[in-house]
Amino acid sequence: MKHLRPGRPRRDVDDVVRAALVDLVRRQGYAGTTIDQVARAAGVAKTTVYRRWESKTALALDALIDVLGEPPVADGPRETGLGVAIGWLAGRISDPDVHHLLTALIGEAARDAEIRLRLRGAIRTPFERRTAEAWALDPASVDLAFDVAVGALLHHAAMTGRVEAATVALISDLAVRIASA
Amino acid sequence: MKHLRPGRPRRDVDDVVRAALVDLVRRQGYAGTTIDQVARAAGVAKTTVYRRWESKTALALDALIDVLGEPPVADGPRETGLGVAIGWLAGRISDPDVHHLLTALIGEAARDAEIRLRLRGAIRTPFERRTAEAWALDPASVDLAFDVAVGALLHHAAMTGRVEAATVALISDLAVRIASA
Amino acid sequence: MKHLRPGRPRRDVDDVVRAALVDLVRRQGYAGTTIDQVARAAGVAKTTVYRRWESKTALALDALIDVLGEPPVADGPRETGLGVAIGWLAGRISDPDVHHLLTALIGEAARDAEIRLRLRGAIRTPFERRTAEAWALDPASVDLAFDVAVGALLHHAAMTGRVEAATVALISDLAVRIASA
Amino acid sequence: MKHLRPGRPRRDVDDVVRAALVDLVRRQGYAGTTIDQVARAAGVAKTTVYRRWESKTALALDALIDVLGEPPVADGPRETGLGVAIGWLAGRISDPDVHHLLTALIGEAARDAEIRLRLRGAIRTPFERRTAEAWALDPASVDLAFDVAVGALLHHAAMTGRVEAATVALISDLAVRIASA
DNA sequence: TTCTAATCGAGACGGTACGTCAGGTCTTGTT
DNA sequence: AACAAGACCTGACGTACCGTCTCGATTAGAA
Repeated sequence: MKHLRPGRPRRDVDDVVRAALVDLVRRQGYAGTTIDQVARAAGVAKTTVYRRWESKTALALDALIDVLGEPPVADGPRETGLGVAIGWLAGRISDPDVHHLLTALIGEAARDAEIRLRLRGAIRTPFERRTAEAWALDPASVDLAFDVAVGALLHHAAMTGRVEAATVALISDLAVRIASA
Repeated sequence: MKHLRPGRPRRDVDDVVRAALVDLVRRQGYAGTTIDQVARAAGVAKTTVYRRWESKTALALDALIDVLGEPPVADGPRETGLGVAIGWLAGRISDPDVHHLLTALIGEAARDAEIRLRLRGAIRTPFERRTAEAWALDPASVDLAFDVAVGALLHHAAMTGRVEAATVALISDLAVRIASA
Repeated sequence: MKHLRPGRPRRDVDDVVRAALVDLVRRQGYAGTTIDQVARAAGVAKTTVYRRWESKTALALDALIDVLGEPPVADGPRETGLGVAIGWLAGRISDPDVHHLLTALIGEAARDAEIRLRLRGAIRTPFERRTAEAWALDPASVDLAFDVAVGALLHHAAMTGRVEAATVALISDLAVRIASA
Repeated sequence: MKHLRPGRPRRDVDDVVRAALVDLVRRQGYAGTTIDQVARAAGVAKTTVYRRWESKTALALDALIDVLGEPPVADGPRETGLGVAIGWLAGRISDPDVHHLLTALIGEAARDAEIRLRLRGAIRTPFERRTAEAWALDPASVDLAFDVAVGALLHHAAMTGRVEAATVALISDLAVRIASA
């Protein structure tokens, strides 16, 4: 019993399409990347892309979640564990694939509450819930730490074009102190 | 001798056009705002806009600088003066007009080094120079403080849609401490 | 022994599908009618349609033949018999179902010799053969009479949207005189 | 005083675009001809085509009128004059460019009263008015003659793919006799 | 007063991407 | 085998926006 739905099953190409988008965005930027190009690079028809994602934005959001990955399991003592979690987040954001997509999506989120909520629910909410629960932290502090870590690094990346390891470490430490406060 | 150049002098409409852009962006978002709309709202022809600004991005950057305004003069003792300067910056970013435009421009900066430099030169560089000179601060610390203040607030705004006064105060304090370190 | 071929026998749905096409074409025109719609209206899957007809055009041609019907048997004296035969043809063409389908198929025939031949073989050839044989008429005259009767009525229908009985009678008479010449 | 309307004057490309359509339809058929192809062949952007004609159909109708040309001036005695007029019409329809376009448009007219009226007003109405007035003929007779001449030739062309001079002559004579009746 | 040169409004233009739609094919599990 | 369901590829559609261009009409200072 494999398929519950009738009809021809979908090709298993979601990963390929997401990867194609990420690859093209890395080389051409988000606005310079076409759904036609993504489809061609993924070896798929444009209609197949639109059957799965309702718009370029929805696909990009999905690809971002994919490329971001899962945070490490939160255990160990508070200082170490928090450092690991926030360090992981900061490291992911210094990945160009992540911050290019994230920056582009934040631009779209500015005018669309729906995107804003989906972006938040996909990244900020789960990270915060997990972290706050693991070490019984004040949610407001974790909120602030998240905004500082992600926002500062993203802005640094946007202004200078890259993110040095030293900056990542500096801001991680700062965020850890905020969250622990 | 009134005009330095021969020919018909330009209409004095720069402010009107900038204001029209800001107004439309507030209501429709940046991407949803057309240069045609801006021109019509400003009572001006599209060619008149493009004679003054080479692109939509250039106009938006100019409008941002305009709506951002000038930082307060940096004087007084270190603690007070720095607090005033950073507080002013944070306050400006909590203005929707400012963070909508800034977010949109950061999105464009991600894929265009030229825009990145102009954005940086228009906002970050002058603020930092002025601040660092006034109280003989370490430029690296001021850099970090700027990234934290602007980045964190911008990201907070993008994720929640608005910025509360308490958050502004919290992050301002944080940035002041970083800059003073 | 019921079935000659192995496997599941075909559902007897040819008539239903043809009728669904005719009905939809009457209401939406030929180009505005989708094979998906036809299948749904006939309570059948699209694959079932394409198993029986190789294309939308082939189905439409088949439906046209069906809705056109069989000419009356050619007997009786020359004048009467010819009048009956041509009168029947003219009457059929004044049926909107017939002239809508026929006009659409003629449009396709213009760019495809294959369709041209099948359309001709399905309508013109059998009618002419039968008529010419029954009363030993000159084939060229019958050709001309056919073109005049069908062409004039079809064009009249296309230009005015309907065909009055008087026009049918007028053109029938004309065609009979031509065929008898 | 050349231009009454403000703004950049339109490029004078209507003829080129029409000619491009006619040429492509001759080689690829109507349905096989793309607006993109027409635009490229005419050295024009697709948007420019859509600025002038609201649809492919409207362009084709305009091109048909153009390629059809003007009937000869109606003078001389009745027999000769009518023969010239109808002969001209029959000759034009035997031109593949004319009957391909006309057949395609009649196909669209079947489901769109608007097109039907425009097609009629562009071809049938002016021809009939001119002819009926010149020799004081019964409008109903001219109607019938028109339907017979155009319809029969068009149908003959659709069924056989071409039109012989003898057929043109035969049908012209027939139509002249009908109109004179 | 006429000339010169740059501006203006209006709107057409080329280009490129968007998201949609229909025809016809293919791939499942089911009858 | 045929069937229902529905995904798939292809290719065209008509729309939208960017930034450029070409007009005639202004509006100054210079000749």
